Amino acid sequence: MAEEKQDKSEQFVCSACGDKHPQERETGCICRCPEIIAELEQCMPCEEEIYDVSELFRVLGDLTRAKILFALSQREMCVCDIAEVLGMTQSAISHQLRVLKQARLVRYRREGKAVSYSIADHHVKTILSMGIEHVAE
Amino acid sequence: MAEEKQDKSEQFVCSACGDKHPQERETGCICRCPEIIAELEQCMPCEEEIYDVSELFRVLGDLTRAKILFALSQREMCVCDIAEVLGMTQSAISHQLRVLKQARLVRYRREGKAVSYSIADHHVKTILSMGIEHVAE
DNA sequence: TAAACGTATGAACAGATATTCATATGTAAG
DNA sequence: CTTACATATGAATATCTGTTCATACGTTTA
Repeated sequence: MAEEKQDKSEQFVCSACGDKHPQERETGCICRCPEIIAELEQCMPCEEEIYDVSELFRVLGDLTRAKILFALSQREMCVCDIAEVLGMTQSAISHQLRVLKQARLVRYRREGKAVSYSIADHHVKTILSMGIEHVAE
Repeated sequence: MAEEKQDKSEQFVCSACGDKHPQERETGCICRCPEIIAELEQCMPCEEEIYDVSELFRVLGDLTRAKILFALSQREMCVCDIAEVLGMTQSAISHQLRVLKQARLVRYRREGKAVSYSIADHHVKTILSMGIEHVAE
């Protein structure tokens, strides 16, 4: 009976490769063939790599942090000056600098009582300006 | 008396410009001069522009959406195929595609019952690959 | 027209997160 | 050593956000 079912044209012409495939997809969707699904699954980056990328963008994707990075892309600054430029509290800035530090997007060094922050590397500047460019269209 | 106070070296040598400035900063920090603060405030992008940039990165900064964009950067795909490749439900993918649509990062077109999604423009691919490059180091 | 299928969406819930407040830490000056 | 100042941080809170579930919508086919 299972045989009969299979013989009774439980197949469809794949729109992607032109071949015929049995309807064995879990989702029920038959618009693409299983081979192509498998191929895509194969060429996807590994979980860790793709997580790191989304993590990078997540850190950039906050208004306060974006402002901080813009300011630091102009010049090295201490915490309270960043706070003044952005019109925010020292505590809020400090918390966000911690996030940026952990993501290795900024560097810091002590200068007496103050701590001076700066952009970690030119890569960060490049990604930032890519973002501006895209938004400006 | 206010005059006396000012005369009594209520000034400091600015480490940035070498000039002397009165201690009139609200935060109390005197590590940078007011002129430089003002200059930075001036060269900061307008609120709307910087918001749009952070918004762009915010949308990219989610694991599921990053995966979707990676998949779509390989080929145009329908919703249920994306769901299968990522091993997630159709609903979850559809909700995220809505976010990507609103951010104009993906395009879509009906193909019979199915809806095919694709990357909106090459700019998106570029930003994505910049992210990968940065993470790979 | 009814059934099947692919997709979209509203409500609900759990988990993440940004700011505030209070306070601790580290450094320099008196 | 005490005081002042710049920064860091833990706790609390309000807000945001991603997934699930149920269901509606739109298209095709019988």
